[in-house]
Amino acid sequence: MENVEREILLSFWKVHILHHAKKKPVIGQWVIRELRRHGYEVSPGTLYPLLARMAGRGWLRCRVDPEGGLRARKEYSLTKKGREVLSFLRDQVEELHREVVLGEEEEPES
Amino acid sequence: MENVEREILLSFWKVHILHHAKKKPVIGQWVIRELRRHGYEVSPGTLYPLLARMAGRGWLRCRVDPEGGLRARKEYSLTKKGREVLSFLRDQVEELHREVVLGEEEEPES
DNA sequence: TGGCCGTATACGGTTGTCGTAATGGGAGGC
DNA sequence: GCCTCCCATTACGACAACCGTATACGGCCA
Repeated sequence: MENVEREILLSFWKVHILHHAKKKPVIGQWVIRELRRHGYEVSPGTLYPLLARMAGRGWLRCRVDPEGGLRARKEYSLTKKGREVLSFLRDQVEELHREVVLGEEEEPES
Repeated sequence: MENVEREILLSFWKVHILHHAKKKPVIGQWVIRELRRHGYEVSPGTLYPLLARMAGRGWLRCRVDPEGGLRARKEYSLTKKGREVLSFLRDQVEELHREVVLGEEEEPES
Protein backbone atom coordinates (compact mmCIF):
# COMPACT_ATOMS: atom_id res chain seq x y z
CA MET A 1 0.00 0.00 0.00
CA GLU A 2 1.11 3.48 -0.68
CA ASN A 3 1.53 6.20 1.80
CA VAL A 4 -1.84 7.71 1.79
CA GLU A 5 -3.95 5.65 4.11
CA ARG A 6 -1.71 6.70 6.97
CA GLU A 7 -4.63 9.01 7.55
CA ILE A 8 -6.39 5.87 8.77
CA LEU A 9 -3.46 3.84 10.01
CA LEU A 10 -2.21 6.52 12.34
CA SER A 11 -5.33 6.15 14.42
CA PHE A 12 -4.74 2.44 14.70
CA TRP A 13 -1.27 3.14 15.97
CA LYS A 14 -2.69 5.48 18.56
CA VAL A 15 -4.68 2.60 19.94
CA HIS A 16 -1.58 0.44 19.90
CA ILE A 17 0.27 3.11 21.83
CA LEU A 18 -2.40 3.30 24.51
CA HIS A 19 -2.39 -0.46 24.71
CA HIS A 20 1.35 -0.65 25.20
CA ALA A 21 1.35 2.22 27.65
CA LYS A 22 -0.93 0.14 29.79
CA LYS A 23 1.55 -2.69 29.98
CA LYS A 24 4.69 -0.68 30.48
CA PRO A 25 5.74 2.94 30.10
CA VAL A 26 6.31 4.00 26.55
CA ILE A 27 8.97 6.23 25.07
CA GLY A 28 8.89 8.26 21.88
CA GLN A 29 11.94 6.72 20.30
CA TRP A 30 10.72 3.27 21.13
CA VAL A 31 7.46 3.88 19.29
CA ILE A 32 9.31 5.18 16.27
CA ARG A 33 11.58 2.15 16.21
CA GLU A 34 8.72 -0.25 16.78
CA LEU A 35 6.71 1.19 13.92
CA ARG A 36 9.74 1.11 11.67
CA ARG A 37 10.24 -2.51 12.58
CA HIS A 38 6.77 -3.11 11.20
CA GLY A 39 7.58 -1.22 8.04
CA TYR A 40 6.15 2.20 8.77
CA GLU A 41 7.90 5.51 9.12
CA VAL A 42 6.58 8.03 11.59
CA SER A 43 8.55 11.20 11.95
CA PRO A 44 9.20 12.95 15.26
CA GLY A 45 7.11 15.86 14.08
CA THR A 46 4.13 13.56 14.06
CA LEU A 47 4.77 11.38 17.03
CA TYR A 48 5.84 13.74 19.77
CA PRO A 49 2.94 16.15 19.41
CA LEU A 50 0.70 13.13 19.43
CA LEU A 51 2.07 11.87 22.74
CA ALA A 52 1.93 15.37 24.18
CA ARG A 53 -1.69 15.66 23.12
CA MET A 54 -2.63 12.41 24.74
CA ALA A 55 -0.92 13.57 27.91
CA GLY A 56 -2.69 16.92 27.68
CA ARG A 57 -6.00 15.12 27.50
CA GLY A 58 -5.15 13.16 30.59
CA TRP A 59 -4.87 9.80 28.87
CA LEU A 60 -1.15 9.46 29.55
CA ARG A 61 0.99 10.54 32.45
CA CYS A 62 4.44 11.81 31.55
CA ARG A 63 7.34 11.05 33.85
CA VAL A 64 10.71 12.60 33.26
CA ASP A 65 13.93 12.68 35.25
CA PRO A 66 13.97 16.21 36.69
CA GLU A 67 17.76 16.22 36.60
CA GLY A 68 17.79 15.23 32.97
CA GLY A 69 17.50 18.71 31.57
CA LEU A 70 15.74 19.38 28.30
CA ARG A 71 15.67 16.45 25.91
CA ALA A 72 15.55 13.97 28.76
CA ARG A 73 13.61 10.90 27.84
CA LYS A 74 9.96 10.93 28.76
CA GLU A 75 8.07 7.89 29.91
CA TYR A 76 4.38 7.84 29.21
CA SER A 77 2.09 5.53 31.12
CA LEU A 78 -1.64 5.07 31.02
CA THR A 79 -3.80 6.99 33.49
CA LYS A 80 -7.16 5.95 34.87
CA LYS A 81 -8.84 8.11 32.28
CA GLY A 82 -6.60 6.59 29.63
CA ARG A 83 -7.73 3.13 30.69
CA GLU A 84 -11.33 4.19 30.25
CA VAL A 85 -10.59 5.54 26.81
CA LEU A 86 -8.70 2.40 25.87
CA SER A 87 -11.51 0.22 27.08
CA PHE A 88 -13.98 2.19 25.02
CA LEU A 89 -11.76 1.97 21.98
CA ARG A 90 -11.38 -1.74 22.50
CA ASP A 91 -15.12 -2.13 22.12
CA GLN A 92 -15.01 -0.09 18.96
CA VAL A 93 -12.21 -2.20 17.55
CA GLU A 94 -14.20 -5.29 18.33
CA GLU A 95 -17.22 -3.92 16.54
CA LEU A 96 -15.17 -2.92 13.54
CA HIS A 97 -13.57 -6.33 13.46
CA ARG A 98 -16.89 -8.09 13.75
CA GLU A 99 -18.34 -6.22 10.85
CA VAL A 100 -15.42 -5.75 8.48
CA VAL A 101 -13.39 -8.88 9.13
CA LEU A 102 -15.99 -11.39 10.27
CA GLY A 103 -18.62 -9.94 7.96
CA GLU A 104 -21.43 -9.99 10.46
CA GLU A 105 -24.32 -7.67 9.89
CA GLU A 106 -26.15 -5.45 12.27
CA GLU A 107 -29.90 -5.53 12.12
CA PRO A 108 -31.33 -2.42 10.53
CA GLU A 109 -33.44 -0.15 12.68
CA SER A 110 -37.14 -0.07 12.12
CA MET B 1 -17.00 8.94 26.13
CA GLU B 2 -16.53 12.55 25.43
CA ASN B 3 -16.05 14.08 22.10
CA VAL B 4 -12.36 14.02 21.82
CA GLU B 5 -11.39 10.61 20.62
CA ARG B 6 -13.31 11.26 17.43
CA GLU B 7 -9.77 11.87 16.24
CA ILE B 8 -9.47 8.09 16.45
CA LEU B 9 -13.05 7.07 15.81
CA LEU B 10 -13.33 8.95 12.56
CA SER B 11 -10.76 6.64 11.05
CA PHE B 12 -12.78 3.65 12.12
CA TRP B 13 -15.80 5.11 10.39
CA LYS B 14 -13.77 5.56 7.25
CA VAL B 15 -13.19 1.84 7.21
CA HIS B 16 -16.88 1.25 7.81
CA ILE B 17 -17.68 3.49 4.88
CA LEU B 18 -15.38 1.60 2.54
CA HIS B 19 -16.87 -1.63 3.75
CA HIS B 20 -20.42 -0.49 3.09
CA ALA B 21 -19.49 0.99 -0.24
CA LYS B 22 -18.39 -2.46 -1.25
CA LYS B 23 -21.80 -3.95 -0.58
CA LYS B 24 -23.92 -1.21 -2.04
CA PRO B 25 -23.44 2.38 -3.14
CA VAL B 26 -23.26 4.83 -0.30
CA ILE B 27 -24.70 8.31 0.03
CA GLY B 28 -23.58 11.16 2.22
CA GLN B 29 -26.85 11.62 4.02
CA TRP B 30 -27.15 7.95 4.64
CA VAL B 31 -23.78 7.88 6.35
CA ILE B 32 -24.72 10.82 8.52
CA ARG B 33 -28.00 9.19 9.51
CA GLU B 34 -26.38 5.85 10.11
CA LEU B 35 -23.74 7.34 12.39
CA ARG B 36 -26.38 9.30 14.25
CA ARG B 37 -28.33 6.11 14.73
CA HIS B 38 -25.27 4.76 16.51
CA GLY B 39 -25.02 7.84 18.65
CA TYR B 40 -22.43 9.87 16.79
CA GLU B 41 -22.76 13.21 15.11
CA VAL B 42 -20.75 13.91 11.98
CA SER B 43 -21.37 17.21 10.30
CA PRO B 44 -21.53 17.68 6.54
CA GLY B 45 -18.40 19.78 6.72
CA THR B 46 -16.54 16.70 7.82
CA LEU B 47 -18.20 13.98 5.85
CA TYR B 48 -18.48 15.36 2.36
CA PRO B 49 -14.85 16.41 2.03
CA LEU B 50 -13.97 12.97 3.30
CA LEU B 51 -15.98 11.22 0.61
CA ALA B 52 -14.60 13.56 -2.01
CA ARG B 53 -11.08 12.79 -0.86
CA MET B 54 -11.62 9.07 -1.08
CA ALA B 55 -12.99 9.54 -4.56
CA GLY B 56 -10.04 11.74 -5.47
CA ARG B 57 -7.69 8.99 -4.37
CA GLY B 58 -9.49 6.53 -6.53
CA TRP B 59 -10.94 4.45 -3.72
CA LEU B 60 -14.51 5.37 -4.52
CA ARG B 61 -16.30 6.03 -7.78
CA CYS B 62 -18.88 8.76 -7.71
CA ARG B 63 -22.02 8.38 -9.78
CA VAL B 64 -24.47 11.20 -10.12
CA ASP B 65 -27.53 11.76 -12.23
CA PRO B 66 -26.32 14.18 -14.92
CA GLU B 67 -29.79 15.67 -15.14
CA GLY B 68 -29.92 16.27 -11.44
CA GLY B 69 -28.15 19.59 -11.45
CA LEU B 70 -26.05 20.74 -8.54
CA ARG B 71 -26.93 19.17 -5.23
CA ALA B 72 -27.99 15.96 -6.91
CA ARG B 73 -27.34 12.98 -4.71
CA LYS B 74 -24.04 11.23 -5.24
CA GLU B 75 -23.60 7.52 -4.99
CA TYR B 76 -20.20 6.30 -4.04
CA SER B 77 -19.16 2.75 -4.75
CA LEU B 78 -15.90 0.94 -4.19
CA THR B 79 -13.38 0.77 -7.01
CA LYS B 80 -10.81 -1.91 -7.63
CA LYS B 81 -8.23 0.20 -5.92
CA GLY B 82 -10.64 0.78 -3.07
CA ARG B 83 -11.05 -2.94 -2.68
CA GLU B 84 -7.30 -3.30 -2.37
CA VAL B 85 -7.18 -0.58 0.25
CA LEU B 86 -10.06 -2.13 2.13
CA SER B 87 -8.44 -5.52 2.05
CA PHE B 88 -5.24 -4.05 3.40
CA LEU B 89 -7.12 -2.24 6.13
CA ARG B 90 -8.96 -5.40 7.00
CA ASP B 91 -5.65 -7.04 7.80
CA GLN B 92 -4.70 -4.11 9.94
CA VAL B 93 -7.98 -4.26 11.81
CA GLU B 94 -7.44 -7.92 12.40
CA GLU B 95 -3.98 -7.30 13.79
CA LEU B 96 -5.23 -4.53 16.02
CA HIS B 97 -8.02 -6.75 17.23
CA ARG B 98 -5.69 -9.62 17.89
CA GLU B 99 -3.41 -7.53 20.01
CA VAL B 100 -5.71 -5.12 21.78
CA VAL B 101 -8.86 -7.19 22.20
CA LEU B 102 -7.54 -10.73 22.27
CA GLY B 103 -4.38 -9.69 24.08
CA GLU B 104 -2.03 -11.76 22.00
CA GLU B 105 1.60 -10.73 21.88
CA GLU B 106 3.93 -10.50 18.99
CA GLU B 107 7.35 -11.97 19.47
CA PRO B 108 9.99 -9.30 19.80
CA GLU B 109 12.57 -9.08 17.06
CA SER B 110 16.07 -10.21 17.78
C1' DT C 1 38.18 17.68 24.46
C1' DG C 2 35.97 15.94 20.75
C1' DG C 3 32.81 12.95 18.47
C1' DC C 4 28.89 10.10 18.41
C1' DC C 5 24.44 8.38 19.90
C1' DG C 6 19.98 8.59 21.83
C1' DT C 7 16.49 11.56 22.66
C1' DA C 8 13.27 15.44 22.30
C1' DT C 9 12.02 20.27 20.22
C1' DA C 10 11.13 23.92 16.90
C1' DC C 11 9.04 25.31 13.07
C1' DG C 12 6.67 26.41 8.75
C1' DG C 13 3.89 24.42 5.37
C1' DT C 14 0.16 21.31 4.09
C1' DT C 15 -3.87 18.62 4.91
C1' DG C 16 -7.83 17.26 7.57
C1' DT C 17 -11.71 18.49 10.56
C1' DC C 18 -15.26 21.38 12.45
C1' DG C 19 -19.97 23.72 12.71
C1' DT C 20 -22.95 26.59 10.48
C1' DA C 21 -25.03 28.80 6.83
C1' DA C 22 -26.40 28.76 2.17
C1' DT C 23 -28.03 26.66 -2.12
C1' DG C 24 -30.58 23.71 -5.43
C1' DG C 25 -34.12 20.64 -6.86
C1' DG C 26 -38.33 17.88 -6.23
C1' DA C 27 -42.94 16.84 -4.39
C1' DG C 28 -47.22 18.03 -2.25
C1' DG C 29 -50.90 21.23 -1.13
C1' DC C 30 -54.02 24.39 -2.67
C1' DG D 1 -48.47 28.56 -10.70
C1' DC D 2 -46.61 29.32 -6.36
C1' DC D 3 -45.46 28.41 -1.71
C1' DT D 4 -43.42 25.47 1.57
C1' DC D 5 -40.98 21.72 3.19
C1' DC D 6 -37.66 18.16 2.72
C1' DC D 7 -33.60 15.97 1.09
C1' DA D 8 -29.09 16.42 -0.27
C1' DT D 9 -24.80 18.84 -1.24
C1' DT D 10 -21.70 22.93 -1.15
C1' DA D 11 -19.23 26.96 0.72
C1' DC D 12 -16.45 28.79 3.92
C1' DG D 13 -13.46 30.44 7.61
C1' DA D 14 -11.41 28.96 11.79
C1' DC D 15 -8.89 25.57 14.08
C1' DA D 16 -6.42 21.23 14.86
C1' DA D 17 -3.53 17.59 13.31
C1' DC D 18 0.21 15.95 10.56
C1' DC D 19 4.50 16.16 8.06
C1' DG D 20 9.64 16.29 7.27
C1' DT D 21 13.65 18.39 8.36
C1' DA D 22 16.66 20.91 10.99
C1' DT D 23 18.24 21.80 15.57
C1' DA D 24 19.54 21.26 20.40
C1' DC D 25 20.63 18.86 24.73
C1' DG D 26 23.05 15.51 27.53
C1' DG D 27 25.66 11.27 28.30
C1' DC D 28 29.29 8.24 27.15
C1' DC D 29 33.63 6.90 25.70
C1' DA D 30 37.98 7.30 23.51
